[in-house]
Amino acid sequence: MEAPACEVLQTFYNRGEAANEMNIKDIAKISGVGISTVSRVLNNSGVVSDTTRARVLSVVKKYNYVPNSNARNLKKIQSNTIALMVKGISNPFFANMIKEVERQVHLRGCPLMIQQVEDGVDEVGAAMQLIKEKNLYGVIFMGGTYDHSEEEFRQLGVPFVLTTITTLKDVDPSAFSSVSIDDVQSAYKATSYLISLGHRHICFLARFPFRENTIGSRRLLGYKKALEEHGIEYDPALVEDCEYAPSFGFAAAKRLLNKNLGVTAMFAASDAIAIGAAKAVLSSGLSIPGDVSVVGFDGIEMAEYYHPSLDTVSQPGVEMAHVSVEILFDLIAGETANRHVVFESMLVKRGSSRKIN
Amino acid sequence: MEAPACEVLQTFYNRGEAANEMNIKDIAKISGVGISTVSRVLNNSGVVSDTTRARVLSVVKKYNYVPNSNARNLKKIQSNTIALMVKGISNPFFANMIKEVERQVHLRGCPLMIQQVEDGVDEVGAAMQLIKEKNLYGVIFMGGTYDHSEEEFRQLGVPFVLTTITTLKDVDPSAFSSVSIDDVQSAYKATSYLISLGHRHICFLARFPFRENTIGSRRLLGYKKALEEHGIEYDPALVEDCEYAPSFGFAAAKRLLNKNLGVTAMFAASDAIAIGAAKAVLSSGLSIPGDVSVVGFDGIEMAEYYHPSLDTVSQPGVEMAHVSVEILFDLIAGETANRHVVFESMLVKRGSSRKIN
DNA sequence: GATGTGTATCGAAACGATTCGACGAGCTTA
DNA sequence: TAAGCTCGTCGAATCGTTTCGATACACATC
Repeated sequence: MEAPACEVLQTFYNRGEAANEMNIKDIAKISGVGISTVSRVLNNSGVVSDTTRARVLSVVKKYNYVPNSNARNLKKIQSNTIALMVKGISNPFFANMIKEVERQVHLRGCPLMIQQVEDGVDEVGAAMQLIKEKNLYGVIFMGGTYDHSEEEFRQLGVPFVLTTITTLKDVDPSAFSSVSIDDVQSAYKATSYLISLGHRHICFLARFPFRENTIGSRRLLGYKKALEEHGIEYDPALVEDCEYAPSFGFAAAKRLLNKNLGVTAMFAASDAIAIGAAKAVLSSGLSIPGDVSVVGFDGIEMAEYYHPSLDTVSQPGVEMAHVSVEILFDLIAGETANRHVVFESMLVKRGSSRKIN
Repeated sequence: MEAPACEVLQTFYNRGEAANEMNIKDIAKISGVGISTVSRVLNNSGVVSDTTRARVLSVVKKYNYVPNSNARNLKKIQSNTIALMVKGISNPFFANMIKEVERQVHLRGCPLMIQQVEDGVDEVGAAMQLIKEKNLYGVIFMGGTYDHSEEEFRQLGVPFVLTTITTLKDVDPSAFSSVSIDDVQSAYKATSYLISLGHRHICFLARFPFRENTIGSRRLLGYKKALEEHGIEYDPALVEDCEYAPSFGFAAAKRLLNKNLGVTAMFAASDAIAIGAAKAVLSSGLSIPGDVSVVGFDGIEMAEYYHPSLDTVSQPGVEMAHVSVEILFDLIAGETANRHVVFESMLVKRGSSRKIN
């Protein structure tokens, strides 16, 4: 997939003029008012007579003046910037959520800073750095598993929300806000469904990093719980570790099929994995759902347009993103009670699973 | 897909302490040096004796001091922030590029601000606003069609790069840098391929907004050119307008199939469209490539794992993102020559097209 | 000893906003 | 008429940096 770069043009470039030449002082002088009056007009704070307000606004408009946010943030010791710390920007499920977060934050007039947290880096520490540096307004953490202590969160010093992040061990819920689904219950639901269709050899594909309490391990709990309740013995050989992307799902499913364990159903902890797994099944000459039933997780659009359309445990990603921003801005507005919103996941049946004998 | 929120907990929340209590003055005092010395140490500017440097750094580390970037940016009249203006964050092809942009920008120690530009808004104006407000370091524009004049670009006043944006009419290439592929040639390549396989009734699916010179219209040019060169008459009925998402591709392909025009091949201007179109074909009981050949555009992972794997015109998105950031930072570093890098697209044959009589 | 040349450091003056205490003009009220 | 109040406005101080001119010392040179 390497493609050579090809230089088509090499021409001279003249750096333009300074972007913003006007400052509040200039506006004040031109308007014939004091500096603080301009400030009050722009911030709708304090009293300003209507005529003065109109005069100032017309000058602001005429010169296309935009206040310098660095100066403002410096003085107020608080910027209006929101940061989004996210694991896996390119995962379609997150991409959709990010889109909504951006939309909602933007709607509230705040710029959004996005930082990707690679696996293994200390996301809260990274956020801490940004907060100190930029005097952020608030932070949304999205995706992953957090092992941070109550104290670490407390030290952030600005409002924050944990979205689709597995609940932390030993952290007082009053110390943070969160938006999530019940992963255990959701996986339980999907697995139970497959069992109800008569499946006994159901494999489970998810990511199991070294840490405890990850999304993968929580969904595994639900999977196990369903098996147990129906008297099916848990077989570790049916569980494959794989990252949340089609290529990994493909490889994992291939490995599973090669084990010849008589698998009749596959449950993947993400649609991306499910799509890869489905491909492995189909390209092995097996059919879905004829030979193998497949159920994914997330509810991304691509799963619906796969052929066959894939069953999935759908999360209301857009709503979750929306609520995350709402909670964050409530906290910023002074709300003191942390909230924990747990959304309901939905088992969407599209025909990639079928009843067997 | 509506899911009801469920409040699980409502508990008290205590806003933490101010995030950053230390400033450069404190560090100077504690270190027993002057303010400017601390500044010089932190910025590696000017001369500082090794012993002083070590002493200051130890204090900085001890108190976990992070300089306030608002103050720095204010003084320097330049922040180190890069902004990415992007159309369609959730398009998997862009999502992948965004990921790389973030990685590369972050690697260079700069925060990244992302702003989504909805269809129809003035992206350059929005960037202008941000630049004035934040004294940005540079801007990357990604995706879409820009109708802005040379003057408008010149006014931005900071380095910028246009990535995967259709070339502008009447704008001197020396006024901007760009990273792209040759859309006309790429579409020509795909269409020619289908023609070489014997197809005569090839439909084309893309987005054609009101504006001229969009990605869709440029790819249409390539499509037409191929038809013309092979003496096939262009039939507007074979061209469908549809947005870059599976659902729209699905609907468009359905419309086409219902026209009964004897279509044997579909060329979509994006893989997302192609996946939707393929679904329409398959769910109509037709086979791919048996009855209809399908070729997409972009080279997203999902297209490879579709069943059948979809042929596509692949763009080296990650490299393009990488080079965009490189060019941007070259410009920031003082490079005065604008560059226009045109990447080579690649026709990837995976078996969703076949030779016909 | 007067002068020149580095080297390491210092402090004051910005940068462009917000905000608080002050103030003048125009009222009412005693 | 003086005192008290309100309304609208003003300017100085401040936020935490960077940076430039000044300075202080050590040492070499004449």
